[in-house]
Amino acid sequence: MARFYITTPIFYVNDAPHVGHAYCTVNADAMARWYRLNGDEVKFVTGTDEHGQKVAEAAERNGLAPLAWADQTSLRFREAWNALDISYDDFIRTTEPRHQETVQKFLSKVYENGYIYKDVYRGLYCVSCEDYYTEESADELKCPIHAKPLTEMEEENWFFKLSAFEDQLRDYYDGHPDFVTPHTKRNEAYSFIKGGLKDISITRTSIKWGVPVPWDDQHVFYVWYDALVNYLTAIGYGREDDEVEKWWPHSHHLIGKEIIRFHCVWWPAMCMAAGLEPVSHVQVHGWLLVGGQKLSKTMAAEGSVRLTDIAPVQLTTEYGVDPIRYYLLRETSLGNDGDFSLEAIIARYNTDLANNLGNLVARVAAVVGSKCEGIAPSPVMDSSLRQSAETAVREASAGWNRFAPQAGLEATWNLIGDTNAYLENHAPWKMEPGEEVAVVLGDALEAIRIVAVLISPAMPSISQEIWRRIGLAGEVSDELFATRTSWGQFRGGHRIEKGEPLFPRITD
RNA sequence: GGGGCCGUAGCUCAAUGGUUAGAGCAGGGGACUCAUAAUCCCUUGGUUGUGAGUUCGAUCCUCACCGGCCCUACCA
Repeated sequence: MARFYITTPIFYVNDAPHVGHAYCTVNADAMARWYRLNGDEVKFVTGTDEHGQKVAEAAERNGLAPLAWADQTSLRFREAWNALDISYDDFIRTTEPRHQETVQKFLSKVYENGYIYKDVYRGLYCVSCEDYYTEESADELKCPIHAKPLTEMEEENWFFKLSAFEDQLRDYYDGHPDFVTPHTKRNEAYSFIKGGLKDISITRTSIKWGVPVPWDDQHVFYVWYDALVNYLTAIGYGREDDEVEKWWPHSHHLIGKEIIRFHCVWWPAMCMAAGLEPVSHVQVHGWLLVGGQKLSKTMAAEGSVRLTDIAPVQLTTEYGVDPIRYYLLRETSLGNDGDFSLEAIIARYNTDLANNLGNLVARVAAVVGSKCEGIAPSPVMDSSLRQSAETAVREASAGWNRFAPQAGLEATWNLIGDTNAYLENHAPWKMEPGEEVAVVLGDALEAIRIVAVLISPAMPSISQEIWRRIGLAGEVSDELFATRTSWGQFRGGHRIEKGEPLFPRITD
């Protein structure tokens, strides 16, 4: 059986969940649902990153112990994911004992393999930021944020011998052309490697809020090294329930473009250092950008319209879970940046969901009501709609399989459009009740049934609701995609429910 | 400062070293009235950021410039 292991980054708990987090997580969720629908064994993991200085500071500001603060914020992420119908199989918190154990096992392995050594880190330190800057990033030795002079500081640190992996990384990239997608992002990572790699400091003595270094109790691991290892925590690396062999060869990380370096350079090198194959695939996504205006007051703090001001839960409350999922998946292609706006959400909702999909389901149900006494007819095998359906199924599959939910949904909407056109061309509402009407409506119902399957990774609830209204039993996902989407399975004879509009138009 | 990405129709985005650069939305015209005033058909609209170069031919390759953005020790 094929397997699919997909992860989101674990999210840093100094910040509340916002639309950017949701964008990444919804995409990962849809991919997980897609592969489950295809019968693959799927593991979908997300979580929260809870160590590091910023978390400790955020906790202090809020008068809490770091763990208490992390508990609180981590919960908010899980609430957000519940609101968005995220079907994660595991949720990693880096403060969990299992994670600490895996981090220590993994990095001890790297240490034993001789890729970690002790040295003095010298850097330019900004007292206000409590952070180091490189000479390159600090203009004239001043902090880029505070414009104050930086002071030379020294700290004894453990270092990871990243420089030893330049050739291996290049070879790995050469041998795995699709290691990082899209290719523009791959090239970015690759050219960074070609530019030369420096060893990196991976521990801290200045803070205590982290995973202790097992061979030196004065140090904790720098938060990124702790965090990256979560992808192995979830599959039990170094612990009794170790399932690395089973899942790691099928691993996919979905990440934002700003953390390419960590995931596409450091992380594969760390895996190599531990004697492990790198993650098999990294899918990079872009950022949602807020055009800068027209966010309603309830959505954004006055004056500042930043993506981070928009809480996912507010969006699902206002527009519904599935419409927001649809918007996030459909509006921008994964890998590029996209615009985020409420206008665009409403436009997608009204045109794609209300006018095209919702209205299609409603008009078919209505004509079945008036011409067939509400009893569903069956499709015919040589329907002209069949080819549209088969094309949509093929193209949607291709889209989902290449991490392009946008393309998968676009192909699906072609079938919706063709079905609306098919109805116009045959005008069953003008016909006398009888065989001719039955054929047209049976075909339309079959197309709707297939649409329900095709949208299920994106809009699981709506998918199931359509399934139910056209009188089908069980869950959409009870059978595999390939079985479900072959033409001619719809069997009439039962009652069709018209029901309330699936997507009431937003008229505001 | 160094490295990199992007700039295509009013808007959001596709596409390819080669016939008239595509789609959705918005705009215009028509049809229909089963349906959530939804749907269907037709249609306006681009010197593909600017300037050079390579080429028989460039939106796609090279260089420069302009504009936006990302990374450069902890924001998806």
